[in-house]
Amino acid sequence: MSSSELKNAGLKATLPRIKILEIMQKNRAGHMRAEEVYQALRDEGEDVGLATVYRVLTQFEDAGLVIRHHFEGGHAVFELDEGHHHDHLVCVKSGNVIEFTDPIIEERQKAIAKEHGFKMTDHTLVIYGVSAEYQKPED
Amino acid sequence: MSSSELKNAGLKATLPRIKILEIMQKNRAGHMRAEEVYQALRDEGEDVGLATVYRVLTQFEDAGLVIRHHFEGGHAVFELDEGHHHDHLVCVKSGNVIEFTDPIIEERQKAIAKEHGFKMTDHTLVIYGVSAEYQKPED
DNA sequence: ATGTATGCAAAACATTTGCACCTGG
DNA sequence: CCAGGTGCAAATGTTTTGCATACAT
Repeated sequence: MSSSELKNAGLKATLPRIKILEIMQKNRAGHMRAEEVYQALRDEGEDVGLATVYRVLTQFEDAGLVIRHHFEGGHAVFELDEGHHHDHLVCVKSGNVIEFTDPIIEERQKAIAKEHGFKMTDHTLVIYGVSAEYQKPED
Repeated sequence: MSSSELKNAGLKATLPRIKILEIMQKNRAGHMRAEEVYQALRDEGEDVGLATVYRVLTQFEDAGLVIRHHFEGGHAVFELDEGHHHDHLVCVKSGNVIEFTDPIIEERQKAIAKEHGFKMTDHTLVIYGVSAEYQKPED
């Protein structure tokens, strides 16, 4: 249940937090913007302010429950942190996203951070391309 | 000279464009925010508006002269496009950026795209971390 | 109870745009 | 000269914050 996950994370189990966590869990596949989470709440008839959505998502991020990504477009997107890091393969035609991890790349990233004296906190790798079904011969 | 580079790119060689290009070339090492470019102009006594800096940087991006990155922090940074791809190591404390390329990672990315039937068009890898000089012992 | 969380509105940023004026070719 | 470029200010879009009220423990 969501409320115990929240308490585990050191957060009081308030209604907005429970609802927002549930929405993130329901939308496990997608990366949501704060505004989209807010809309999803309203669609469920919940009266939660946008400011609260931002506050809660930030708390979730601090608690390690979600990851905030800064893709292009001047806004952040959030996804549930399911514990295992992954990278993204994005189809520029369809917008489809495939997740993957590659042990060799992970290894090299660690080595590179170390070489430069960095204590790595995070890393993101996005490969943009055209997926098989969208490759038209005439393109 | 900057003005011929601009004409090559199909842009009229106006004073703001020339100055902004020169600033980007002088700061070849760094990734600059629009605000920083604007400050650099003012430091040189040039009377260029911030809106123009944004407009010119966007034109430069369209013309392939600069690359716009969306790292953390809710703002974009721009760097000269020198034609060769590279990845980034970003210090989350200072905002410093180090560029690198790793042949093994490049190779793996190609392989992964291929495995998934993707025709790769682009890729970005950012490693976030704390650089040596910002690592406090007690942390 | 009581300290924390929330909602609302306003503020704070980053970026874009409308419009009258200026400038490069 | 004249289309396109620029400066300024106002508009936009996103995220944060101040403050009085509501809520979880």
